[in-house]
Amino acid sequence: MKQIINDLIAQALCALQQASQIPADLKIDIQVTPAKDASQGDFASNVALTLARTAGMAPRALAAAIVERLPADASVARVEVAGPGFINFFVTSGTSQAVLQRIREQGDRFGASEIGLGQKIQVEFVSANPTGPLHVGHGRGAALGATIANLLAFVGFEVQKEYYVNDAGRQMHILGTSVWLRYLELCGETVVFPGNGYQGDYIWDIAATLHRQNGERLRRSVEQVFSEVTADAPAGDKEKHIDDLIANAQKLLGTDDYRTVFDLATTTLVDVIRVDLEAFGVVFDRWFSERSLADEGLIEQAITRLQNNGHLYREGGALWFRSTAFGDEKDRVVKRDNGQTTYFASDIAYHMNKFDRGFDKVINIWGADHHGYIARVKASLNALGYQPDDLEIQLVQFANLFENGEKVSMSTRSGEFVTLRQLREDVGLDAARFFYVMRKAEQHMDFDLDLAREQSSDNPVYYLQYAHARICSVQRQCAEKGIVSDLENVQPARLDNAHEQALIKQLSLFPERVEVAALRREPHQVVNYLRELANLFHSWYNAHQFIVDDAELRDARITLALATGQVLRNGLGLMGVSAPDKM
RNA sequence: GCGCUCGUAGCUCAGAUGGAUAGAGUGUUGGCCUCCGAAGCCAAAGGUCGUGGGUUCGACUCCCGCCGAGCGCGCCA
Repeated sequence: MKQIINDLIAQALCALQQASQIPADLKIDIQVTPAKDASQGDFASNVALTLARTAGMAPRALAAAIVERLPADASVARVEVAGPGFINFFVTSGTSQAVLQRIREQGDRFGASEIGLGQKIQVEFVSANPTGPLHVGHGRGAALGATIANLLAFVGFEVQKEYYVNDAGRQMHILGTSVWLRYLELCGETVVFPGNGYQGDYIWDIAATLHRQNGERLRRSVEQVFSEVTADAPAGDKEKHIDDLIANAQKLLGTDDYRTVFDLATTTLVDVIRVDLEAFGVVFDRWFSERSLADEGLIEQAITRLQNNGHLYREGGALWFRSTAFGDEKDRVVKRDNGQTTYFASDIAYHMNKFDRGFDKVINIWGADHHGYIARVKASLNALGYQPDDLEIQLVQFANLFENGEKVSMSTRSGEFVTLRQLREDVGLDAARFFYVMRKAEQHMDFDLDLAREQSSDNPVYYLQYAHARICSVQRQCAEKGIVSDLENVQPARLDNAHEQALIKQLSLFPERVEVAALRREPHQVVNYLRELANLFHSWYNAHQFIVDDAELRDARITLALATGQVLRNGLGLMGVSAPDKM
């Protein structure tokens, strides 16, 4: 419908140009938006206002001229010039009611489109270090990423969801060593656990597995393990302390056995994370290992390419990438003076690999604390000859958890945090998913645990689910009363009151809102849309009886109710929230 | 100090590319169930859009300064 109006205006402007009433070289940009108020019709355009200056006409006069030249169209009932020069379009009721038939035909696919057809897009999200179970801080990225991926797939993109597993690097060595120390304790050694080690209970679980699988084979004496180790804080240096312990572990266990411990810790935690995410309704297409980048020589390959392109230089024994040449605020080290490549080097190789896999667009969903990396990663893509704009970083602000009106504080290292699993078991999957995507990603968000937990009208997710359950209930009522509806030959013209008109219009706007939400990566748009939809439905429900004696009217109303239920299902489905038949 | 993300009703938040009277939920106040689910509906009250300038027919939106919040500024990952 929007497109039709757009075309009509374009034709009118064209006619005006031919009549030389407006300049022929006028740059035309037509905007048509759904009207915000029924008194302003169904759609409105501000062309007359935007064009007024360059056309050299007063906005209202231009609007009138456009309206005069507007070709007739069966779907447009009436056109008005209003306010400072808006053109309001009133659509014929038959036209808007056609959406009911479309919803019936398309069902679960209503709202889907093909605007992304033929384009491969990757969404990488969560990608938390596998050093512990996911906590509530990861939940927002998980919910947003999954919903954005659903939206993109719904509008036709070929979407791949990826999790980047940071299975290399110091944090993982700390993890492995933490497990081994707990294992030694299980063997009967008395260990003073490092303050910087991972202290969560899950470390004990992995250590127990290690003990079960290897017996005492990996046991070493505490004297050996702690020999020549820098003292721990507060007297010593907690960083050096843990690094020394790692070095001793590698020396005492040897390459293969150290790897056994390390790999057990990693794979166990990746499994824990995967299971947690699946229970959260988030399934990844690929788990990409950071270690594989080095194993397959991709890091060296990336560095070589940068070198060949003349973007590297050596200074102080290290190899630097001149990222400042591409807008970064300082140059970055890719290979340290000890020969080890940096995390950033892995990142370069990883992103190079992403684009080499043929994605037209790559979306990274990052926590806001990583914003400092945007410039350097884009700089590296630039230097490698890729289009940096094809990488899109969606930052997600932290969600503060509130309980009893107080902020819940957390720390991964100390093992004091609310896990994603606990949250889900506490407030339920639907409320958890819904709350995370309710606000736009850039907005700092307060997650009210008490509210999410509440099974009452205060909880916004129930408002939508209740509307759906009510619709299903109407169906049940019909069945109980033995009413059989003829939905093939409904008379939508019978839906003529203001509530019904408003509801029908809202239903017709769903595809557009989905499109906007997908293209702008803004799931909260769907939430807001569904809230409006549910509100219109509830109002209608309260004002009118559906199951009436007049069969024709009854069928028409049931058709509208079912269409509303369908759209609620489709919208909630995109967010991974269920649409219950009863509650 | 520099950079990023923000600042909208008592509280939690919507308001894309500048457009009509700045909206919702919650809370407060007052109404609505002999009727398909009251986890609902209707109404009222509630705002110098952090602040001071600027750009123009028009600014919550764009530009500059200031105030406040969160987060970043390693040869860590």
